[in-house]
Amino acid sequence: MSLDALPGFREFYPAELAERNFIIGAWREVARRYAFAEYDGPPLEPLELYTKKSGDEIVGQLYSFTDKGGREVALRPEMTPTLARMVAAKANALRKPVRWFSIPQLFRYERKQRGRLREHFQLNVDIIGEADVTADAELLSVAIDIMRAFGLTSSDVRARVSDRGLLRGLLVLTGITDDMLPGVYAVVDKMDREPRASLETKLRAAGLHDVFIARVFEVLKHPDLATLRERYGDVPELREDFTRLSRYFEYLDALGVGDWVEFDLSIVRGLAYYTGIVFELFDAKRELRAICGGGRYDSLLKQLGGADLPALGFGMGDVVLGELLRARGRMPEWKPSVDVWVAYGDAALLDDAMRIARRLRDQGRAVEYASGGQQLSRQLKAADAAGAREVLVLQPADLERGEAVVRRLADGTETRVRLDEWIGGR
RNA sequence: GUGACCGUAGCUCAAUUGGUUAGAGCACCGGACUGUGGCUCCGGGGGUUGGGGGUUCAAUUCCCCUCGGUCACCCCA
Repeated sequence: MSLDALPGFREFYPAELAERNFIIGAWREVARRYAFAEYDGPPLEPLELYTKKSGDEIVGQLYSFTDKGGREVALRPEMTPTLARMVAAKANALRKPVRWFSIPQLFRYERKQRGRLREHFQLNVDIIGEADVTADAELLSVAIDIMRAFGLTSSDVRARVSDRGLLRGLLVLTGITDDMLPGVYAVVDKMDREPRASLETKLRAAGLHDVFIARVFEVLKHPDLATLRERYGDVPELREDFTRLSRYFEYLDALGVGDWVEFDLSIVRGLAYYTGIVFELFDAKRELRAICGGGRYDSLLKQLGGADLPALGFGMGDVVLGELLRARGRMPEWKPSVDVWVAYGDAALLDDAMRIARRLRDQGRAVEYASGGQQLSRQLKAADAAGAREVLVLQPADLERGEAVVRRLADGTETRVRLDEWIGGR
């Protein structure tokens, strides 16, 4: 019988947990700088929370089961339904815009592969109750500033931005109707990854006639914003979209992140509920999966049975990000750390070592000492292995005078100190 | 869910066409070393060769099944 961890679930040894904490620490710090407040919800939710509403993408991969009370439940695969419920419950009482973030552990029942497990930690940052594009700029700025907090630059990571509103507007111009849009979006998402023939097949399956298919390809031939504006800027139905995007890029510049961002109409994002500007963060070398993705989902909260508030947000997982940080040398190497190792030259001094350890710990120092009666050389060796910065060496004769020797392990220098002063003054 | 490739110690690897008791480095523990760590030398623990079955006098090696891993697809956080 194998008692290994379940497939897709991680065990965090100290070195790995240090990495996870490093990532989560940076997430919290940047979110704090943007004045977002942290919240959390239950890791286990009623299955219905995820199956009832559309979100078909997720349903097939739910980590769900029947609990002992006969309830159909699921480990949370995403945070948004929980967030929607929490906001709805106090919608009128909350100051708008709501600026919240959370770092839930999320679960999916699917096959493990690179950058994708059955469990991960994901930063969720959301702004609720703000329809203006300023919020879109603010949101992307958070994501990019997190990259900067890790020491990554705009040549390590790129943000690609699109606008579902503009894309929809362009497609509607070609005569495509709203019921065809989901199928078209799915194809747009794969535009540069699949041959045209298979894309056409899928468009036909989505109910498009050949004449529409040709128009779709025509619209998407030039996905950059300048060309689009040149060709479609005068179309009245699209004027608002172009204005919104202009302001968006203007604000991103003002927030100091403009040079990380490029427009690409073919960015769609898989989730069907996005309604406006969407974005993804990628490593510039395109070796990894998306680091982060998000956008505006103005009608989702209402669909989820919550408040009718405009909203936008992004998710950023720890798995791909961790891979990127390691690959770019931005993940600090964990090493054990002890402030003071108390060593004793005579086994009879163990009690004294303990008393001194206690006083040092009261001062907030990380203190360790050897168990009974090891020879001094062994204690020093152990102190070194434990990553101790200083060793306090106790000897019977010194101790009688209230003194001890402090050895700095980095360079071996030793100082004779008065114990009370040395402990008390720290 | 589909397909391809790969499984030898905690890690990285070795083991002659199938041939003795499956080895080495690193790591870990201990000794040399009872007033001082890193270096060195010596020693130790640790393997059902992922598991099961088959072929054979003999299987880490060949075959089948299974489990696990990696990658891609699907999908996407």
